[in-house]
Amino acid sequence: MITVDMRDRKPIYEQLIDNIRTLAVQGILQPDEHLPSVRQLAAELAINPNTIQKAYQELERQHVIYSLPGRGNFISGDIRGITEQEQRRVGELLRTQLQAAKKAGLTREALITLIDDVYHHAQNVEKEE
Amino acid sequence: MITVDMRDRKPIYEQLIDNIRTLAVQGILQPDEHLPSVRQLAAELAINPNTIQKAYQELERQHVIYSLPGRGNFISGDIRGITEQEQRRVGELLRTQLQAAKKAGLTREALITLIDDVYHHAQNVEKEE
DNA sequence: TATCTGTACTATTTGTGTTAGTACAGTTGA
DNA sequence: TCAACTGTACTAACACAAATAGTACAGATA
Repeated sequence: MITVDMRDRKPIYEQLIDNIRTLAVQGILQPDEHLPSVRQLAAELAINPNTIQKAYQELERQHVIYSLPGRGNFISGDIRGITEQEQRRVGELLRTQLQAAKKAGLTREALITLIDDVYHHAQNVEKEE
Repeated sequence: MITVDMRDRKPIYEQLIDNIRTLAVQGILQPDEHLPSVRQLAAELAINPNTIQKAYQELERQHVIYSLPGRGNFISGDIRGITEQEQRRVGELLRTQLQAAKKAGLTREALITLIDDVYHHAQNVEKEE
C-alpha cells in the first residue's frame, strides 16, 4: 500500500507525505483509519523510524492525519478540505508543467491527446507526481 | 537572458541546463550562436565557474551545444533533433503530472480549462518546469 | 506489568551541490 | 611574439539536507 522508491530524487519523507495524502484523497485510506505505527512502517519499508515520524508530523500539520499519543496515527475525519487543497496543489504544479510544454512547442491539441490517453486508459501507474 | 533562482530547490547547474535548452528550442539562441564564456557567465550570475562548466558539459553531452577548446561554446547547428527530444522529455513529465491530477480527482474538463488558460493568456512566466 | 504507542532529543553519517584555487593547452588579436 | 582570452581538468574544502543510530520518557492497552 504505502511504498517508497529509493532511486527517486525526492526525499523519502516527501514521498511518504504525497503517497499517504493521495491514498486519503482517493478514499483508499478511510477517515479515522489506523495507520501503521512509526516503528512498524519503518520495519516494513526498511527505513529509519525518524523518517516515518517526520512524514507523519508533516501530515498532521497539514491536517491529513491526526495522532493520539500512545494510540497511533489516524486518517483525518474531514477529507473534503484536504481534497480541495490537494487539487489546488496539483493544479499549480500542472500549470508550470504546461507552460514548459508550451515553450517546448507542444500544441494544445497534442496536450489534449495526452490527457485523453491518461484518462481513457485505466492503467495502474507506479509513480504519482 | 540566462538567469538562475537561488531560492529554487533545483540545483543551479540544472536550472542552467533547462534554461539554455529552452532558449535554444525557442530559437532565442540561434544555431552556432556564441554562448558566454564560463568565466564571464559566472561573473554575471555571481556563481562559481565550475558550476557553469558543469552545465555546459552536460549540454554538450546532450548535443544542445558544442565546444571549441580555446574558442568557446556554441549552440548546436541541429536544433530539430533537440526539439523533438525536449518535447518527449516534457511530455513524459507532463504525463506523470496528469496522472497525479487524475488521482486528485480533477476532471478532464478542468484540465482542458487549465490548458486553455495557459495557451490563451500570452503572459510571460518566470519559471519553466 | 509487559508491551505496545507517539514524541523528543543529540550525534553521526552520507550524498550532493557549490565554492575555491591552481594548472595547462588552444585561440585570438594587437 | 605575447598578453589575454578561451575550454578543460583536477584536488580540496565547505554547506546543507536527508537519513541513520541510539536513547529516553510518557500515555495507552491487554
